[in-house]
Amino acid sequence: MAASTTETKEQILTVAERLFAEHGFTGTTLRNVVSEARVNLAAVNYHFGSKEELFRAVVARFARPVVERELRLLSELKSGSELPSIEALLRAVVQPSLEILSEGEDTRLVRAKFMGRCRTEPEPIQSIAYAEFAVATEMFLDMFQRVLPEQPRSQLGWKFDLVISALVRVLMEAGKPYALLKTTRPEDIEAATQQLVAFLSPGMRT
Amino acid sequence: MAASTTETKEQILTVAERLFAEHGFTGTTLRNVVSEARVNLAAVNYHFGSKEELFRAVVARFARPVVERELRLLSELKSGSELPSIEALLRAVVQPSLEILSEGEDTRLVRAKFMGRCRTEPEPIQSIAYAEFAVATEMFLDMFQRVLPEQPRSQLGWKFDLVISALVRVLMEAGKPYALLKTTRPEDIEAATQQLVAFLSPGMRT
DNA sequence: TTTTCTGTCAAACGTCCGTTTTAATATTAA
DNA sequence: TTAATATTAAAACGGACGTTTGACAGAAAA
Repeated sequence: MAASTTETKEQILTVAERLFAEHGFTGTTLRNVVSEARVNLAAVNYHFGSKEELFRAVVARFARPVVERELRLLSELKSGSELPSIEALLRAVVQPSLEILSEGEDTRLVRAKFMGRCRTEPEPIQSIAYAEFAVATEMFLDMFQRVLPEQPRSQLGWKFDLVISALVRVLMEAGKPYALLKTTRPEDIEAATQQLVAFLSPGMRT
Repeated sequence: MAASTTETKEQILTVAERLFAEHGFTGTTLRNVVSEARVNLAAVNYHFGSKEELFRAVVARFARPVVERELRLLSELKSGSELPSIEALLRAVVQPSLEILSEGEDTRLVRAKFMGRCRTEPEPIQSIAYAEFAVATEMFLDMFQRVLPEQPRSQLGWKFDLVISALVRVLMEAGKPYALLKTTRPEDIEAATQQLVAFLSPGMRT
């Protein structure tokens, strides 16, 4: 046998992402993962070391591109001659996460759900995902502070937290009949982005 | 021994509520519960039947009073001569949940966290809590539809979902240093209620 | 070829899980 | 006091968990 190393690892990562998304960390067993991935049980510990490190690997694989895109959008906003609008800033927060939905074929809804799940896992699992986004979060908060200097930092703190909370909820509910995001067609994603930004921006401004 | 029946049951419910809140359903073991509650392992299955039915009992104990209060506030709004404002309606949604924080002594933050946890548990656990609130949710949605007749029902649907999402987030973060709700003093709760309503209402109106 | 390294596999490790059983004990009612 | 019932207690049930082991096969290097 001995299929290429990356093939087995990717297979495990993909299945684990879906099961973690659906059943959470403690609700997912390595035996379920390897059974669906059609690899041997020992392969997980061989390639990743432990269940928790497998989770870290799943988080890293999907979070890195999102954070990268967030920071790129943010630096574009910064390089402009004038301060961005609340709407533009919120769009930079929301768009990268929603756009991952237009990527894979059948994996996209899983991605969204996994990201949502990360934020609601009990500690210490939650911190693993939090750490990946911490830098971007802080930079966005700094930018909001510049755009809304009259609001105290603490207030912007909980408001931004609620913004992320709404984004995560949209991701987790994506695909359900009454959700904001019903399909993954690019025009639906764009429409949902606009509606979400419109829903959140007046509250940020208050 | 043989302490009064209700004493043992209440003891189990209280400890279980905290552990479920902190570690989720699958992350909580009955052995942890009975150890902290200082009762025998078999007592759980004797009094409640199973782990899942214990969870149901915890949900029912805290959800019933909240729903009752929600419906009372809602019927007060309905009995008025004119349609309520968005702010008044949102307050009726948010207030009962936030007010449970002013009840117990050390149990209040646990209550809040448990309610938040319920909403983020993987299925089929999530449905248990959802069922307790389903009737009130539907009635609130009907009322929003009457106040905002120009918005399609589907739009009100996801907006209301995001409102609950924000409420739950506030409850789960309560007590943390940068949270909206830092203490459980009545005046802090009232202030947080006002700020949350102010943050959400313009988005509902759009 | 021989050797070395990498990856796979079946099997087993010890531990903890939810639940059940069996016996003893306290409470209640006759 | 006695019989019936309700509750506690200790122990064990079978099963599932994450992890480790050691034998084995293919590829790469010598």
